[in-house]
Amino acid sequence: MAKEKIDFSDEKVREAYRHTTSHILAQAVKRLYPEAQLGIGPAIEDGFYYDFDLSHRFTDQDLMKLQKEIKKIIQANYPIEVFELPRDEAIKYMEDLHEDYKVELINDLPEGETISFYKQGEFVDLCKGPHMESTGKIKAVKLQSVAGAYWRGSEKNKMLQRIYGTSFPTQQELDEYLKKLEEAKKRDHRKIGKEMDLFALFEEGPGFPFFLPRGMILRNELENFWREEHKKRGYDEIKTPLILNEELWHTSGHWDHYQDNMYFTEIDEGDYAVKPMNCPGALLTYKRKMWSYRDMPIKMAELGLVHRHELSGALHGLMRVRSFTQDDGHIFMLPEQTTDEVKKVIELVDYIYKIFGFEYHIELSTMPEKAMGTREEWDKAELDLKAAIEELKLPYIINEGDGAFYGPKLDFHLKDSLGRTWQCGTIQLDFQMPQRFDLTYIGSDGEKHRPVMIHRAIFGSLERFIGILTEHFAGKFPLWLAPTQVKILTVAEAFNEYATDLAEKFSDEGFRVETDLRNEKIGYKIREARNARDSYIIVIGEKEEQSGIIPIKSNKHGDMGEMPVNEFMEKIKEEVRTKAL
RNA sequence: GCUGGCGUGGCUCAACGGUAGAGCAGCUGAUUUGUAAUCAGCAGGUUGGGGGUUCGAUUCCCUCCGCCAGCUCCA
Repeated sequence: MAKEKIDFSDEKVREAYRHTTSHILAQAVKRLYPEAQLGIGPAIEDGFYYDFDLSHRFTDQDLMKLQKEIKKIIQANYPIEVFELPRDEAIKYMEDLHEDYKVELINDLPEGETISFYKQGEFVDLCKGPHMESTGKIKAVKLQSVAGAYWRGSEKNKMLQRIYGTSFPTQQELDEYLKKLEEAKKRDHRKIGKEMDLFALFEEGPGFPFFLPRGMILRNELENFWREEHKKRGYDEIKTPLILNEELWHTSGHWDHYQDNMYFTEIDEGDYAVKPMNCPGALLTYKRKMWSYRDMPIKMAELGLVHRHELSGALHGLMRVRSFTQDDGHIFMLPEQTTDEVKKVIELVDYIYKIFGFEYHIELSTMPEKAMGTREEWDKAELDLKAAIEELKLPYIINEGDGAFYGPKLDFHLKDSLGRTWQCGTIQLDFQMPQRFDLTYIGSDGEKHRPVMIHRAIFGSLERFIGILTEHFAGKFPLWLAPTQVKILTVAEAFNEYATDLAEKFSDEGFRVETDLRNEKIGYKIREARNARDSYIIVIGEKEEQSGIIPIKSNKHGDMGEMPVNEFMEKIKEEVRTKAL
């Protein structure tokens, strides 16, 4: 029999392959734990999962046993056959098997349709397919982990046990994938942040990150860059207080819609709240005086520190914290300016992300359950956002019901080292706050009118953005961001004076330079400088002192040969100026 | 918050019912060195907090806190 090749680059094939693997896992579980009830078991981006309701808790050893059983099922090479039943019979069939979750799923399917099942050996599962033609088609399987997951994704439902796994057409591809995962873990910003001494989290403040001196260098560079770009585009920077009275949060709607995530405090027997968002401060800033239609759009930028009570289990390094600085911006404008202004922000996001070499995807998030305002207002806002993004011809996906409580939004998502995506940039359209705060401007007709408002962030939060940056570059930041740009090492103490003078030269030219004059072997100093991910390493000995020519080692490009000091300085000046990657 | 796992000196880990041990980092001294770890010595821990079982707990149990994975949520 000719061995047919599985085309794993085809997403459909990959999905069928992983989906079939998940059925095999379910079959193995049913063999070892017949009392287990089946949830759902789809293919996901890099593998698959299957949910089970079972009082026995799966352990790592259980996963090994299941893996063995999976092997048996593959070796048996059961043909996978599809058959259909009318809805009533399908329900009865699953009831007889005591598959309560499957019964619930069928009940939710439209009436009048026949229900398809897939059968392999003794195992049958409700499924719309497609699948591989037999279990023997699956070659390399790895069960990776077990975790809890709510039935149908709702915390109101029972928590099931979810087994994650992946599969590939060859053992080699599986091994490569697992190796890639291991490599990715080395880029984890929590690990690199510790190694490079950039930031820290302590038990004394779960979710409240500390920025250390070297991390502050990076952060300040980002902020400087951000300020420059916003000034160019007509934003005025403001700073609003962390704590404002409770009344304000009633007006803004946060008290009704966001209370669970807020911290409260008391001052002189008055009730106050710590801001979870910057917008009310910006709104007060707007309201301090009268505006004319000629002033529009008014763009206020704020690096605003906000505090949000996130669930303890959701905290994750710098990616999800309880206090963070949003690179916020609030744009007040005439209704007819909306699409244009949204487009400008999208272009700014794209411009800035490209500087870091990020790829991203955009989501349009629509009206949530807990929302202010009417359906009509939301429809209008959603249409405005759509118009902007479609005029720019950018691809996007729709994230139903995930908007902010005051308006729909366009979200920009970036990937971390393990491929998990994090929302960073956001553009939110808001018809609600201007009403609630009774914002007005005087139109050309001399009458008062209501402005429209955009809330937007580019980085999203400095913290999350720095986390993503760290993983993206594995700590080897572009020169303009690197905490240590030049590290000068001496071969022996005799050259310390020359090295110190050289360092001063770099420092005078505005570079972040450090020397290592310790009485250590050169190999040891190089090793430390490399581990610290210093951008450029220069070794100074007799030859260098005599010639004025220095050998350059880059953390990104390796050994770069020798060049005169001035030439090297010009080169890296240019590298900083262009923000080269 | 939920499910499961984990918590030993600054870091990475060992010991596992008989009152903790290594490497790295740190400090001191020697070495003055040419491209990823020079040698020696010293110091550092009431084993996350509290409670219980036991003659005895880092080890077993309970509880709280924190961390990790996932769910939920979100910048």
